[in-house]
Amino acid sequence: MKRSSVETKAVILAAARERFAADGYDKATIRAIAADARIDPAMVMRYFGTKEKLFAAAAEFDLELPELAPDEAGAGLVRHFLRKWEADEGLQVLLRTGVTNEAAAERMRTIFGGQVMPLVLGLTGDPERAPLRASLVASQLLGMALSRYILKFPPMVAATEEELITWLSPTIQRYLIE
Amino acid sequence: MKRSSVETKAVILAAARERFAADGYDKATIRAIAADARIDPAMVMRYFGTKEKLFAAAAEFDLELPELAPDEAGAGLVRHFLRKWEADEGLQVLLRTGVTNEAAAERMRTIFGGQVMPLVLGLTGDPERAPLRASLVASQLLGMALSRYILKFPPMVAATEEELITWLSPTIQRYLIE
DNA sequence: ATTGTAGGCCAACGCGTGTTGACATTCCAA
DNA sequence: TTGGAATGTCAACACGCGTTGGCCTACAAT
Repeated sequence: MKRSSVETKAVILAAARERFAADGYDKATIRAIAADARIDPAMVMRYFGTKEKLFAAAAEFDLELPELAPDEAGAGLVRHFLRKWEADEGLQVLLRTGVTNEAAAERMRTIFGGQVMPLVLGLTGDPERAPLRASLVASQLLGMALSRYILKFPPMVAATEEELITWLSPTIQRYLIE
Repeated sequence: MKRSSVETKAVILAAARERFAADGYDKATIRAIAADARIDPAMVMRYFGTKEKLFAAAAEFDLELPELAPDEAGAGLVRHFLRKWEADEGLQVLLRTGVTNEAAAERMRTIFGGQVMPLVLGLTGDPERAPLRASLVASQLLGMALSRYILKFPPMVAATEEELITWLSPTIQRYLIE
């Protein structure tokens, strides 16, 4: 059977995102990704050139932060982050890989520095401490993702979205504004 | 030259802890560890049997939580965790590896579940939600370590111990008790 | 019907890995 | 002095990896 070029490329990319998200960069082998896509490993190279380039394509990601009213920014941000994590494998790909891979860590820094900081700047009249505030927000959001989705602490896994929002909102709100 | 058996074993273990802490399980090769210890790779196998067993020895870790007065528990816990992280490579070994390795993740769960939960139980009159409280504490502490020591967000790296304690204490205090 | 081309497969390469067994060296005890 | 553990080295193994180049195979235009 034969598929169109763009179709195949999309299938490979989808398989790559899944594998990178589940296993991280090193354990997600080209051969495994190719098997998932029901295709020869050589095709992956044909379409993406290199494992690193494939990863770069799979790790494409945008937080897409919405506009947030100042008094609901904490709750809104936690909710958005939770949903984004579950809907888009990109964040998981980056976190699983960024821990042992400097290039992925740099992407993380760029994403959170470049996207959360403006949010803080728009909400607080405290431009001097905005970078630290943004990092604190990132630390709590990433810590939650780490313990819920990666390390799978049972109480964090069992918690509902609303519970997590209730607990974390005041924290995020304080880091953002107070 | 010749060393005593226990001496050599200790040198290997120290090198292993450094490498596992810096690179994670997969990238820390037996050959690299052996080179650091100025010894043949075969010696590592002789003394530890297997890379997995060597890792198990290198990942030996105890949080050693102190007694904490209820009204200073948040600040005390943040301070203790920061110092523990910098003094003992065990936590870094576990975090770097736990993200892509189920066995290390399980160790993390055991350590935080088994050591933070009793602390919460001793501080709060809320046994029902103690597991969730402990996990929330873990999420913020690990999130801090992640962004400061692993992903190296510049503002988190630049922050002093006291600054971090000031910002994080209210969060931890609330997760613990309020 | 022929041919050109895009999509796909296969076998192999060089490399680094964990691991192993045979061999060398040092040291202590008899 | 000699023998035998204890300590250490060396070369090789089997394996899985990313990557490559040559070879099919189907389809569309001529």
